[in-house]
Amino acid sequence: MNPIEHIAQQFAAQNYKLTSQREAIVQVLLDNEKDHLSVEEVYMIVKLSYPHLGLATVYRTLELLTELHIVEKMNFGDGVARYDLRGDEQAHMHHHLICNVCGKLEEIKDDWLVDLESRLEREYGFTVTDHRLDFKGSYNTCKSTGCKKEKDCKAVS
Amino acid sequence: MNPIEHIAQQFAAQNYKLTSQREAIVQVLLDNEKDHLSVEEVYMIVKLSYPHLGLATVYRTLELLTELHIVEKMNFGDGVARYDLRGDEQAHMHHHLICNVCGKLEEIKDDWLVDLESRLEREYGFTVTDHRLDFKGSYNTCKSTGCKKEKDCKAVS
DNA sequence: GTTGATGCAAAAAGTTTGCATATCG
DNA sequence: CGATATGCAAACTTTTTGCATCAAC
Repeated sequence: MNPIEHIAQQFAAQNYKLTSQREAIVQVLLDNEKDHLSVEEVYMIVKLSYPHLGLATVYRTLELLTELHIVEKMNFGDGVARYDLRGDEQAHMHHHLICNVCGKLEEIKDDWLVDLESRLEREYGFTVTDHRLDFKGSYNTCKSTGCKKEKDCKAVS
Repeated sequence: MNPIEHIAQQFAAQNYKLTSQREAIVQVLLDNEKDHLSVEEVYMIVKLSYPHLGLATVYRTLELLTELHIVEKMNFGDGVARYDLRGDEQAHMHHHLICNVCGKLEEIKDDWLVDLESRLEREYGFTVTDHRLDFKGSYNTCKSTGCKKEKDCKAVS
């Protein structure tokens, strides 16, 4: 089953209508899976293929997708909400590397926190349902080349 | 040297004036060190002792304190920026536990990430300067007592 | 005394909401 | 057909900014 069909099923299961607008928005997210798009960015992109679509619909759809746990709403401190598609069981495999030099935001698809979470359970009586782990710093390649922008960056993609 | 003197020194070192407004704002942060106050909350509290102070000054002061790395600006997804005093060398000893049941936000003063950071250095060529680690979940005591608000919560303080 | 900080109000930016119309199931 | 989603515009919230006045060094 392809991703859009899978999401369509999740909509249907909760009695939400899969309108053409919602489908177009989900498609934008799938096409830009590696980015963390803001509402405004999703709006700009989806308008290319669906010029009539309104901004409020983007807000409402992204809110709905968040409720359904299809996307995750995040805030990286730039004043806008950003959305990240959650792969199927990847909720917990999802850390970020943010480069101070080039601005690149890399995702790490791995779960490095299982040990810490059992420690929380043991020592704090706290059961983890979700987590967030971001690292800020710099790629050594960025420091040596002095790249200023992501597109010049030689760091691993 | 007490905290406020230490901060005064950091201001002086960077040629920033320590006005009475700024001092009042810093004092509020010190008095509420365990909370993560929003701008509006700081404003309400500081107005009690300094009624004439303007909201823009709170915004400007907190921005300045962030630049000086005296506080850390964070966003927990409730739509407002929140500020957390950084103890001296505690930048890295600073994780959060957020309870889904009672809403409590606990700080963990410990650094659980040293191993992961050396792994990033090795495997990704990435040098970490800062990080953020939040866990969402629930205290087992909250689940069993069914407390709804922080003040009813029996979880460890 | 100079330079930078404050207060106020206005504006900007991001997000939410009300309502008439249109669409999916 | 009925319930729900959309588009538009207005409202709301949070944050930023311009400018005259004031205060710290």
